[in-house]
Amino acid sequence: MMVESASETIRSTPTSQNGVGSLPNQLDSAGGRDGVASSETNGELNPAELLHFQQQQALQMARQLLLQQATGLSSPNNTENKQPSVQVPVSVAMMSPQMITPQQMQQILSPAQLQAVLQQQQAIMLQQLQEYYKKQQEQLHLQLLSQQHIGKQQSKESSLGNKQLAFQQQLIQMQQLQQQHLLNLQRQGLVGLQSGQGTLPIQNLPPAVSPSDLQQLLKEMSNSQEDSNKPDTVDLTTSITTSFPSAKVSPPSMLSSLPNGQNAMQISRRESSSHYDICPSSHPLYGHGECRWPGCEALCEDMGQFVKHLNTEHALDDRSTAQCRVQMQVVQQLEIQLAKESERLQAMMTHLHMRPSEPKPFSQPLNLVSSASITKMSPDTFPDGLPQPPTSATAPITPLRQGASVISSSSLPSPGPVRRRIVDKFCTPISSELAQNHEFYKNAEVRPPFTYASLIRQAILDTPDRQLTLNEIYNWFTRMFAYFRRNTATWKNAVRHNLSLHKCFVRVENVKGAVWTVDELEYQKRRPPKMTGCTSVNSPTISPPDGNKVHDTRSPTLVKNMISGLGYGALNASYQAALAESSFPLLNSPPLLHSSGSGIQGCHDDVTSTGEPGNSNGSSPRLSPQYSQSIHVKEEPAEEDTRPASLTPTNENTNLPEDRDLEPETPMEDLP
DNA sequence: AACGTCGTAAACACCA
DNA sequence: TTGGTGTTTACGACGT
Repeated sequence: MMVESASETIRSTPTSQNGVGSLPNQLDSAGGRDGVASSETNGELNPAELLHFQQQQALQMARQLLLQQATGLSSPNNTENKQPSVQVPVSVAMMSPQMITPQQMQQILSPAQLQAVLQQQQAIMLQQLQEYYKKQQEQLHLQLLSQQHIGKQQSKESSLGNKQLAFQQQLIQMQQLQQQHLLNLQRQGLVGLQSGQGTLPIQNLPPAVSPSDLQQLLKEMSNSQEDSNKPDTVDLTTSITTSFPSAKVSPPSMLSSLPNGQNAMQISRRESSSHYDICPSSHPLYGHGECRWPGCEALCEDMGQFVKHLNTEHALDDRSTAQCRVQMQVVQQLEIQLAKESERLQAMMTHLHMRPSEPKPFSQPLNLVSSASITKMSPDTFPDGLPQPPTSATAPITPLRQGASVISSSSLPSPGPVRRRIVDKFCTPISSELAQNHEFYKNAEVRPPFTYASLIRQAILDTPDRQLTLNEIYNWFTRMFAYFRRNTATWKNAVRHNLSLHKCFVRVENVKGAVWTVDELEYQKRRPPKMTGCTSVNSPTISPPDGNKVHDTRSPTLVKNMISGLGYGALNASYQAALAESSFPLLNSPPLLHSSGSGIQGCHDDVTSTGEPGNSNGSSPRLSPQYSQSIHVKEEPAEEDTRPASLTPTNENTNLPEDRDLEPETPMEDLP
């Protein structure tokens, strides 16, 4: 699936505005994609054109690289289409481990085959990567040089600015790409096992552009555009969000803020062992009954069994050593990434006139930054649009904004059944969260951190008529979220279950069949009346789409908590305004400007129309005439109908309907 | 510990 | 008979 996403973006979908797909667009804006050489090559290329042409070349290389890796993976149903070549499943497993688990792969191939093929594949990929990055680096230097000259001669500053932007993004993206590939390979736990077979030890793969170089370049380019292409998240199923590294999640080695892997590794090992010694019931490599050794998913019922497994399967040998080195690299990359993201966060907060965050997360042992400490952070530490950090050790990547990587977390092998936790949906209004990360969710197979009810409601409100058939709801899910393009039976069942279960969803029959609408008041009501502080709540542990055992699924609380618990009165006006701005339209808002394609934007557009005190009385949603023939009301408490209209949410406050109804609004729950 | 929420699974009924 | 739709119950995980 990730590959599918990648190929989509490679093809430069019109809507693609981030990740890989952003480059073509940006380059297009800088002068047209393929026409550069042909239309302007009558004479000699001027420096700017040369630059652009080089960019195109680089881009093309990136495309080819990804396409090569995506070979045979364009179909989303790869798992069903067994390819005759063994390389295909291997590739699938490498790129989208959730589609073919290591176990499945092992079933297909014998261990020997598996090993050989993996190594072969990785050797090829690494070589490609290395060559590619080297070339990129050379090109970048060339471009940099030429740009410095161009800068003096070029009169069209704006044009150059655009090119610089594209160039910078290309640069960043290249590094991102590199990191992603590194991580992808590393997480396989099989990279660089034996250098003798042509496999390049991962640690020998020099960064095409070192972080310092990158920073330097960025400075030199003096760009205002803040790395829109930069990965917003580190792609790790095991989890951290780069902006909010959470504690439990963080690998022990995150203790080291320095990018020197050695220290990290040492600390990591020390930490691990000491931790294990002190607390025999837990182990960094053991969780949820499984071995968390990279690439290992062995089930271990208890610690004893795990220790036994650890000693037998992961003893000190070449393989384990290599995997250790790989993990070291992973940590190193993460630390670099973390440093950058933290810096950015700092800058963001400073820019937003917020209280500077506490000492850099990595300046202290991250595992001490518990959810509790996060909880203590003032609400303004989590401005709208910034989901709270996941607190679980299996937190998913969390897109912070639209520029998130298109490479999904699912593209990485998970140490076990995918058990991801999702940040709470209520910390960020679904509309704004979706709006910001629309492309991310669309392309990355990451489960959206919203409840089904929220999503269903969003889907329905997303349409001009505020009503959808079940099938249309399905379509919305699949259209908006890559995650829901698989495992359809499960989530469709959940959708139906939610539709039936929640009173806020009203089924309306019409001639053609039935449509579902949202009873906004009911939706508001269903929010639990009492909320405490904005704690970082572990949200659902998601069972993998491939149908592994359910673990938990919850998308708890919170913007509401955030506001009510910590006192939304303390929020400054602008923040409240921002919250209001990003809220959903209310029930009675007339349909405005809904773009059927990606109607998320429509939500914001509806802000001005939200509010008439519902002349609807809870059970009579505003319906289009053609649909108001029959309404099947679910078990309808009398209080709803008798509730005074004056208590219905009004515009100002209830512009925050989405999951963050303020406490003052809850009295409706207390009505006799 | 009790309770509520949420996601998942599953059984069942109805209907085209 | 089959598949889609809708309802309901049960269960586990998690937070309050």
